[in-house]
Amino acid sequence: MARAKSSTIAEQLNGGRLGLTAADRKLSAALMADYPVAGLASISDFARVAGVSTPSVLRFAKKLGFTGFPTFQQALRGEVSAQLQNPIEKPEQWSSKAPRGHILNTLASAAMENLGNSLRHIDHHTFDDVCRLISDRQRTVHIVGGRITGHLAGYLHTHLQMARAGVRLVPGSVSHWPQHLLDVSEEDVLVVFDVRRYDARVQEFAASARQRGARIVLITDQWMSPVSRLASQTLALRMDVPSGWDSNVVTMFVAEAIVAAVVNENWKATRERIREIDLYFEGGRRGR
Amino acid sequence: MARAKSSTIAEQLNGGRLGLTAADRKLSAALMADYPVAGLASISDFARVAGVSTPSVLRFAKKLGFTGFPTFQQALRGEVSAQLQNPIEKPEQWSSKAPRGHILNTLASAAMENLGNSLRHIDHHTFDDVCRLISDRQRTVHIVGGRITGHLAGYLHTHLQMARAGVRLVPGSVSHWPQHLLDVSEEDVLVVFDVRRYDARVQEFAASARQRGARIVLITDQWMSPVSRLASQTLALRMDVPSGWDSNVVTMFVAEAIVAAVVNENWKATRERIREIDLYFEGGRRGR
DNA sequence: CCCGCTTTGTAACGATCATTTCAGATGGAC
DNA sequence: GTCCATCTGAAATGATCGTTACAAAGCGGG
Repeated sequence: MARAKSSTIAEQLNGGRLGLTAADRKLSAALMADYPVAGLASISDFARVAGVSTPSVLRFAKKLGFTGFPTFQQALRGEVSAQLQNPIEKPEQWSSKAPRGHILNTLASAAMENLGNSLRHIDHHTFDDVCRLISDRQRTVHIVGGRITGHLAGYLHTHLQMARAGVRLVPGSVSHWPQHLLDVSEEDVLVVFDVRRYDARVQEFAASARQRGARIVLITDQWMSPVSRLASQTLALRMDVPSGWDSNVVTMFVAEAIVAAVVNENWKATRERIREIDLYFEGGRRGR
Repeated sequence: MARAKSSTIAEQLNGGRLGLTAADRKLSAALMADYPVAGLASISDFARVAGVSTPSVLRFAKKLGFTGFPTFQQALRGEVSAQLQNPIEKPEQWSSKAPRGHILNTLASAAMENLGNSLRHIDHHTFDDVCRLISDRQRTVHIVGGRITGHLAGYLHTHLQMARAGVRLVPGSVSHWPQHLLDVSEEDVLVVFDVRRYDARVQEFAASARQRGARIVLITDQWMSPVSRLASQTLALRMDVPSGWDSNVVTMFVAEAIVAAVVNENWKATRERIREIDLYFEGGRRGR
């Protein structure tokens, strides 16, 4: 019976040297999701969490080279014990599963680089100004995006709505834009997402809003949408990735950061607002 | 479920506020000698290691405020889990303009940590399987998400459409779902985004699709949507941030990675497709 | 489309575990 | 030295767990 070659079960699983079946992978994922504690519960609990049957867990343990589930657990306990003695060496020994050169790794390092570069180039005063503008309850906030960035606009909209009233998403279909424009009044804020392949329609909309007296906040890429000429604040992000398209990971990050900042600004009110929203969402509550 | 007064069992024991008997002290010592792993074995093992009888262990657990030994173990597991999550304090000195402690930096290190942790836990075989499924031109790909993740679903949809035909976004309004369900046929793929505050409707939709013979690919968080039981592939991501909400930066990353992988699979065809799409987008071309 | 293989879950079993009961042990007070 | 209160462990219990056997389901190759 194969005694474990790797020192930890995690390594063995990550190594991919064992032919893992679908059930095995579910178990592996569940175990990794809360490693190694997930495997320290009873076999039936572990099976339930992973969504497989108990025998599958047993086969899993045997495939890893153990004689039974208790033996498997014993090994896990040993790992916990070892890990807790010297918590310092942890980051090193666990490295990404995907082999070097795997697309996940390539893109991940690109994403990290983008995030770092973007932060380096964003003036945090500008960022704070943006957040202050958006936090201002006196102003209605309008959000607009293009074909791709429209989804980010929607994401920002959904979250901002939880933080404050008076947030409006400019709909995706251009035909509704004229009516929407009428709602834009002086002192309002228009958040524009516009990245490469800059959308002429978005630009026109921004120009019109500007004429009606709205302040424009622009979130764009390093090549700068022409909307920047209209904007009172511009956040230029890096979104280079080796994949044919630009990456909006950083855009998403900034959207979330804005939300977090706005929420921070007035946490009490937001909390109350969320509570109320929750009341209307009676269904579909779950999760620990 | 009786909850401990102190945050950890160790604190309670060291506090000395409980009248410990001789057997209790033996147990306490044994537990501390290999904390908390010693307490994770079976009650009889623990008793043997401490040199006491099993009932003494039980009384010990009850004295600590638990209803029984399993409850006690559960608490210990919780502590291990918490302890193993924290001690990663790795964000290097990447010089950002924003001052240390600025929300941008706080969130950025959280985002990087999430990305790292997610990569560490994703089985890249699973990821490859997902991409292979989605690349399969024989299968129609359906994408669905909840209130928040719907935007991610939309983002993925828009991009996948550029890569291949037969990609359908399940609309946001639940009332249209029944009709859409009819379009789901055997051998199709349903990509489900479902993160905490798991959406019961999404779950129902996935169940119905499953019954119609579709393969389910789930993108969820580390706490695992219940949809995972229906899914043939599950990608569990980390999305913890210190901001009241979970972060979908990593979700966005994975969506983009999937697109990149699918495009890679058949770059020629995709390129041709994009060229054609561009022909229909005569307006709004600009950029570098 | 049918066949074989592999994978998976259901159901039964035996084993271990967690718990209770109760009798013996311990230790201090008088 | 005796008594009582408390603590402790042996033994018995019911419950749960881990394991096995087997049948159904899924998946590829002919």
